[in-house]
Amino acid sequence: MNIFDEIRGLVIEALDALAAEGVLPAGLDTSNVAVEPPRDAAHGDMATNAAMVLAKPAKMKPRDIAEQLAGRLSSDPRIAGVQIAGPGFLNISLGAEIWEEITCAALADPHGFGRSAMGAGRKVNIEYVSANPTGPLHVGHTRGAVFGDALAALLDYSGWDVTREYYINDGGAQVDVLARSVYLRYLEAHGREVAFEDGTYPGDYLIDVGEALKAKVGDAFVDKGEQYWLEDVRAFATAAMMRLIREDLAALGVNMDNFFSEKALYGTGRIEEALKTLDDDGLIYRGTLEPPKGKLPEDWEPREQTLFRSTAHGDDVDRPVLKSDGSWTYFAPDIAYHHDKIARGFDELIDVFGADHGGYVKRMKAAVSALSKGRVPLDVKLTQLVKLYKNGEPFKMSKRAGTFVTLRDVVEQVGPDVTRFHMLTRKNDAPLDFDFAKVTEQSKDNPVFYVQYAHARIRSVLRRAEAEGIAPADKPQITDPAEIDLARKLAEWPRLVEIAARNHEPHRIAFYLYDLASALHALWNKGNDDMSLRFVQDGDPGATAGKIVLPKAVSVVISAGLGILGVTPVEEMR
RNA sequence: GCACCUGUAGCUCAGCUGGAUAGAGCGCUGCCCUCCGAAGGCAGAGGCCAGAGGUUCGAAUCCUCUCAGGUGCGCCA
Repeated sequence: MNIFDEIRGLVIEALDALAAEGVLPAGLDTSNVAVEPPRDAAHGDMATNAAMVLAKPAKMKPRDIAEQLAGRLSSDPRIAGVQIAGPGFLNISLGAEIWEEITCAALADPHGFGRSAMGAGRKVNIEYVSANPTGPLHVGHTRGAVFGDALAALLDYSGWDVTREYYINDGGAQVDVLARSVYLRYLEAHGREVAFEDGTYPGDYLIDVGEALKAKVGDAFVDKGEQYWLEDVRAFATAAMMRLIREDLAALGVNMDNFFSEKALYGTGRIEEALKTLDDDGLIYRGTLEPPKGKLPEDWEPREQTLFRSTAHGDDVDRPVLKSDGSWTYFAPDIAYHHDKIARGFDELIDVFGADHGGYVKRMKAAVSALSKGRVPLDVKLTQLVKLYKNGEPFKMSKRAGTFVTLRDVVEQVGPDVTRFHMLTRKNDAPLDFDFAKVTEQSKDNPVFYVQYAHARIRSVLRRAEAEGIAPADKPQITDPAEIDLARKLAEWPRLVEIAARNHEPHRIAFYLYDLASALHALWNKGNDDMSLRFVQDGDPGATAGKIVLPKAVSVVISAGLGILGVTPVEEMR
């Protein structure tokens, strides 16, 4: 139950009635009429800009419209008062019983409160992580994983039919490098001295893979040319890496619905098919690209290539799909991959990339636009860098020095819940500080703790009430301004979820939960000064039953919100 | 040179399809525990929202330009 939508409905009804009476012109566009929580609580419970938005098209003064509208609205039984303020705002006060109504609605349907039908069952594919299968996931991947997973849960909660997907880049040169690196470890396992040159992966995590390869094939590949073993070792190594990556993701609580292999596209004609779709629209041609302006690459020479006319769909330059040796560029199979997503019937696509792939966004959007003839929107979300700290000191990562921090390191040190919540306390496109000490600190400057603490406090109260045989009443008691503040925040939840889902911004959930927790803590502390505001009223089971309804509803919303973020609410702090 | 992201309090950051006096945490100042968990709360100080134009009844938000930081820029993925 989204109270803002309901009141907006009343406003629109009133506007229609005024139009029917001839007070307003007929056929006004009311799509910009908004009903929002006011910045200042002194302005009532909600505010609408209707009079100001409609003033120009109606050729009337805002205050005249406002007065007419106010007259209409104030006759509604749910509305306690309407005031005209400022340039033409309508400040609406609701009857006190509305908060009890909303609180009851949350408790009556804990699973449904905040869920919406805005997705209308549309199929959305969210591609995230998609790290190269050449090693364990690191912190950067962790942020993408958490973001993508929370976004998926958010859209699922908001009525979309969500598929979580991982694109395995197992078709390019980097998996050959992996194979050669594993081969070196394999030789090591056979007691050979090997040297890891530039262009190989020296990581220890490949030692086991080399051993495993030895166990599987014995010495069959020793002293053999690459042509005898490369393909087999590559398949063996990528499979091992993907097992590793799946375990990493599982440790973080991320479970994909689908893993899509790039390599599986090769030799099936699907890349050719995707490119033919573009070619049929005249979007593939042979041509020569201009060199980038400014600094000219040293080895630049004009070269004719097979190009995708991505500029026809908003890109800055056309993009090559074939290398000069005739093999595909990375872009070509990715076009085919997105072609496949479209063919699978997705109505919307979302790609989550690291910020270093920002240059790839326009061409990918162009490809999807061209392949779907503009039908399927693609939103690309970039996740910025994670800056690591240990006790306030920057923690420098270096793959070469072996000091790079893996997803597993992070999860093992601070746990999946803290990792996930903290990764969502920033917008995806803002850099994020992650301090191993601070994120586990139990104080109010740690939002993870702060929200969990609010939940634990409520559970503590409910346990106590339950121990005394007191169940929440049917009719909650929400009368004090402090209680109403909390209920008002609670009532914002469905609206907040919609905004977050519409903008693909799960971090809003985290910030909301912080605010909700803050309102809870504030009321709790008022109970210290004013005994009548305590949830548990000693010696008065009837009053307690009425008082615990609101906090219970708050705990329901905190659970739901944390659920979207993939964080488990705690029953008590330890 | 071009594209994308970022620029909001001393620090780290929120800010909804443009709305009223721009918010939070940290830090600083002063308060609140005989009382459901003070692991918390209340109050105060602190802002030319990078800068300049423009659109609008109204701009941190939209447009243009400038400045600063980050990322990327034809056969890497």
